[in-house]
Amino acid sequence: MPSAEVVTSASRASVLLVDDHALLRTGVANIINQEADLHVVAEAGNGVEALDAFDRYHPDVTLLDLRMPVMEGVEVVRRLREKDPRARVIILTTYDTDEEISRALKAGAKAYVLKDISADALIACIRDVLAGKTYLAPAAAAKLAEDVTRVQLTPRELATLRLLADGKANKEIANELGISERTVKTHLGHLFEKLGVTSRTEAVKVATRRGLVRLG
Amino acid sequence: MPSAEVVTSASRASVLLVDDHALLRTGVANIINQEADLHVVAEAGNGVEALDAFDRYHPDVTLLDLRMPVMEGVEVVRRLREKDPRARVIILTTYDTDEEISRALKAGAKAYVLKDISADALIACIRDVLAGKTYLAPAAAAKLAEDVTRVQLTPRELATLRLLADGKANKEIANELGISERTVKTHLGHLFEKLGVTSRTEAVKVATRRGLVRLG
DNA sequence: CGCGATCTACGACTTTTGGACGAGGGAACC
DNA sequence: GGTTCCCTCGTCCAAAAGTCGTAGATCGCG
Repeated sequence: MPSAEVVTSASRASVLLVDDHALLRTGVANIINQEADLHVVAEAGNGVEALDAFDRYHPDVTLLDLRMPVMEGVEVVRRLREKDPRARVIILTTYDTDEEISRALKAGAKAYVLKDISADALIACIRDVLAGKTYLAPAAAAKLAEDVTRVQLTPRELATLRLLADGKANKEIANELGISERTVKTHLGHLFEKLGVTSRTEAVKVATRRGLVRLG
Repeated sequence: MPSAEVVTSASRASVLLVDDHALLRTGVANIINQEADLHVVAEAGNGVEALDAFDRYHPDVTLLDLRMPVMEGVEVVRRLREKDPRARVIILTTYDTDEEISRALKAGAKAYVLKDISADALIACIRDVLAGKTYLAPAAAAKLAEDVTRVQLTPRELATLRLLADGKANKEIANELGISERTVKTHLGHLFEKLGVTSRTEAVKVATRRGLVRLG
């Protein structure tokens, strides 16, 4: 099999660093730039900046946090892959809900690592991805294993769930969705069954834990 | 990676770094160690390790994340100040709910900064604290200003709220607290009034947003 | 020692919620 | 054509949730 030619003529693979925490960007940039074969070409603090930077620098690999202002990480992954299907994206984040991991990988991310990773392991992960491999943090892999049993919500159920998590009553949900209160109850019933709960408050808790919705 | 060798202890202020993300620790340690007058004497990944490290190294300043496994940050602050009332603690975290800021400062933290701070600003903050000053991130200061209007929950109300956020029904809450269901309703009523809501699900949302409880 | 706040508790009432039956139309897939 | 899934709606009912008013005990504070 032909070895992937990742290293450019400049001899250092370029990295784009995207995270809304300046402190972490600086810290990780230091770590990466200490490696002879890697260097950070640009940093971005949100998704829009990330897309701009990608256009400008065409990095060999992009390190991306999922939770950011302005544009969500998964959406950024999708757009990056649209711009260039060969774009290699490593998700570097704090959270490991099965939902987010699954969505990020489906969007085309090559790796998913948590911020509790060691510097050495991160470097190894970057090199793996540059070599065409993929990498999953053990915790992420475990979560993903649950993917088979993962609840699959229908669009209506998800819409209902979101409004529910926002504290809305059935009547309000019915109004906002333009359906009868009875139908809301149907969706809620299915929702409860899929989440394994019996009350709305419990549903919010479980859904939040699984990353199906976010409060606040 | 302990890096406490080489330098003379007298000329550099010692820093203890506490965060559950190894990557961030390494990154921040790099940043700090580049300064001539600062050096990281130890790192810790949770509260218990932090207390151990403090005993061993008596750092001049402790950088502390609030949300950690094993022991919560606020509790760590309290214990550090018990060990040594002169302990200087800087909260370095992602979240800025009024509750957490207020509790951390009351526990004796000298500064509260968010992880979106720049490396330079962080260094400046550390030097300020070493000089006996305090420092509040603008966002944190703004949140704290709301402190006056902040809701003050009674112990029973808080206990009720926690069980509520866990998805418990009134009957279950009554059992767990050893009171009648009717009294639970009384507490809930007060809770709703203080939070400005009319239903339990909404209460969970608002309480979560304000940092009064945490889901998951 | 009053005063206020807190925690506890009760009855009665209305609204909301959740479950249990059911049931039809539409889109997709084999 | 049949099957399956999704969305929709209806009623009846029991349980839970939420809203009234009232009140005794305790504790800290001025």
